Amino acid sequence: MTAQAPANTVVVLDFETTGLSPTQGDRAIEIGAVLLENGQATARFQELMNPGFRISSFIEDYTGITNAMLQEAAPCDEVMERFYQFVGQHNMVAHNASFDQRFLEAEFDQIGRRLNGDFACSMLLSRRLFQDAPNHKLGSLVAYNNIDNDGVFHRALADSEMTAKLWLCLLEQLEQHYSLINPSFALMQQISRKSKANVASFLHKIA
DNA sequence: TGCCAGGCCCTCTTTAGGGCCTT
Repeated sequence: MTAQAPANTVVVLDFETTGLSPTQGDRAIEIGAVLLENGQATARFQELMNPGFRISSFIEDYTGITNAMLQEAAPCDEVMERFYQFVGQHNMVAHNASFDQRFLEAEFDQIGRRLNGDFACSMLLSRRLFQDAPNHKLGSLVAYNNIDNDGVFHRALADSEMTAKLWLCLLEQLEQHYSLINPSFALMQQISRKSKANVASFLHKIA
């Protein structure tokens, strides 16, 4: 999908992983995703995946995903091939997208696949559009925007659901405060690259 | 032995340092 595609049609995704860096040998252990089409959640994806080695007790505690659960899960390659089919040509959104993009590219490399769409980051957008939020962690932004949630954090589908709702809040903020209706994905990327000080004047100019 | 990410962004900046985010 091109960057000129509407921002309200995207795949919002989240990884749980064995650590912070695929270049240090970390692997994905769960992926969750929500397909938004015209601002509506029309499909969901969630699978655990077996990285082929035991995960640390820290990650077990952090995610609630145990080594016993992963022993019964399909290997990463199988899950990522199914996810490749799910994501198709869509653009993607994640919270702190550079993290999820690194893992997605690393896992796709393992199966000889490449990204088809572009990434946008709900954290960078939130830093520009929710400047009064206490901080820009996903959980804090969910509370700041009174987003419905079931209290589950650090699981892939739950976090991708909340990120999808946060993404819709960002679109609503643009509509309510700057009369920007149905912006393109490319414009969202452009806003995320503006400085905090300049973003308001930029948005007023193009509104 | 000890350490181990990477990108963004602010400021006491740009010949740098450190906090924020993600697991």
